[in-house]
Amino acid sequence: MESPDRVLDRGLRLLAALVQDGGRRPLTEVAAAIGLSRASAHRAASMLQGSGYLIRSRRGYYHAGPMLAALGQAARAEAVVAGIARPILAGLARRLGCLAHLGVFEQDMVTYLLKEGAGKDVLFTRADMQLEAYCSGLGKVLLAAQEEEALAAYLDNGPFVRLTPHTLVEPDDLRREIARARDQGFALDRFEAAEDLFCIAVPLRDGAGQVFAAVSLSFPCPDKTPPDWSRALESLKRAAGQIEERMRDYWGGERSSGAAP
Amino acid sequence: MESPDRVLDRGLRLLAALVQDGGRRPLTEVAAAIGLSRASAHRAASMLQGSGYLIRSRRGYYHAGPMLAALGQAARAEAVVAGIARPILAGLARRLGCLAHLGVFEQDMVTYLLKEGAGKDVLFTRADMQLEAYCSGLGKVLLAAQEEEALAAYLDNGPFVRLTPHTLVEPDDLRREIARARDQGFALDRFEAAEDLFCIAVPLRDGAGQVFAAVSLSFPCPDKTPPDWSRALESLKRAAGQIEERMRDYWGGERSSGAAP
DNA sequence: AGTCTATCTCCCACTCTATGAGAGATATGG
DNA sequence: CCATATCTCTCATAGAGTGGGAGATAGACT
Repeated sequence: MESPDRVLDRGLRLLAALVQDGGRRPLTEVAAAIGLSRASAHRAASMLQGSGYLIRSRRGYYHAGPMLAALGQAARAEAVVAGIARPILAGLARRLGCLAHLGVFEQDMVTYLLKEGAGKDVLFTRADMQLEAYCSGLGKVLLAAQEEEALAAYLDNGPFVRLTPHTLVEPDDLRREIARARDQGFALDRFEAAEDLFCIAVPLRDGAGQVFAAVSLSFPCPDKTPPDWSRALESLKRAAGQIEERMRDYWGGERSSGAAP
Repeated sequence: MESPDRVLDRGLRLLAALVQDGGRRPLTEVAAAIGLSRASAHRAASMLQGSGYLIRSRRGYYHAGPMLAALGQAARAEAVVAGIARPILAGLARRLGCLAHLGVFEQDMVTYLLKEGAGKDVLFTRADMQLEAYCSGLGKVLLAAQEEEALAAYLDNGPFVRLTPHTLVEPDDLRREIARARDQGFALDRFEAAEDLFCIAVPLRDGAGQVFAAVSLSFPCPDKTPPDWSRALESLKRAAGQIEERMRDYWGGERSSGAAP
């Protein structure tokens, strides 16, 4: 294997070598190290520079260019998982007739990266929005994944603002709820953020088992009665597993959950 | 122009198109949009996937891969400027017989990215170290570039720890010193961090004129007498200009400080 | 579970592109 | 200002990439 498009391969290898070298060695040396003739290396480097993948400081010395910085932004785990999860959550939301969210934990807040499902505007949330963590299913699942120390610091901010009669505002109540979420592997939002909104959430784990995001399903309940969420939870867990599975390649392929040195 | 290595060019264009699309459109569509035949697109995509630049979720849907994330790290402005500045500061330090530093402002602290010059171990600093900002030339130059609001918040942490008899520990004194640095365009450290160390520092500005880092020269003074720093300052300013000049390509090439459309 | 659509793989002859060595132009640094 | 090493340019040859089409297959929808 590894046969077709040798030019592309060589170009990418040169790019990686130059960038990871950090501009210490000149092009000639780096090129020789990966078995490229000088002329070919120069042609490739010029192309890479013209496309913005490299910049040149002195003669022979190249550094990572703005295009790599831009693509690097799109290659962050949050951006990638959003792209991967979008169709999965959209299908799930459509099938169950509810709203699906994907969010990450940032600075004690939940940042919503994705909002999929029919009637996207019936709910106050939107993509790229930040919301408090204590009153949503996503927030509680993400809080449950925090270090004990960080969680304690967060709870010290309480008592929290009461949004509905069901909102958990006392740190002790919230701590108990979060502990339960940690044990169960999922969290509920029983009308705690809005009076007519019921919500279930599960975490997403990376290759090392670390929680890096969470997904949730929100059910509008005009009659303020909890829906039957047991089947929906199974579907949500299956979707989460699918997302994790498809993120596997992203987490390096090497370091999985194995314990070998 | 735009002729050689068409495979590389096409591969890079496909990579950028797929990544920036965020995995919304399938490979076939994206390939057609940039004028690539299906077979060629598949070959290129397989190569990019094999090298870690792309990952595939479903059939036909590609996302940014781990290699892009890794190279994106190396493409951050701080990493690039360190690579570009290294030889320049090394030469300057060697010629003047002093130590040169490059640092950025992070969370009210100065992070040292570079330490060049003879006798690297005579000083306590090292690369990737974090130091307080109030007592160094770098720190004062970087503080001078902060928003008034952020600066006020920082000064509220004072009075600061007195490291030498010359250390400015009172917020008011420090505020005056930082205002002077802002006006002059450089800052001094008159034995404020160590009793036998004199230091000059100037900021580095990006394409929009924003300060994103700073460079400094440190002179060991066993006799505790200020050296003649006027000529050194000129050299340092020239070096800073050179670094800024060589970073120009990085800042997009388009938006410079010019006013013409 | 079954069906269907669209992606992917494979194939092969043609075309044209990349290759690499050498000599000369030109920066960069001392 | 000179020296060193990078870059550009040229060219003949090899051989690699191209793309159209047909068949395999995975993934989505019912």
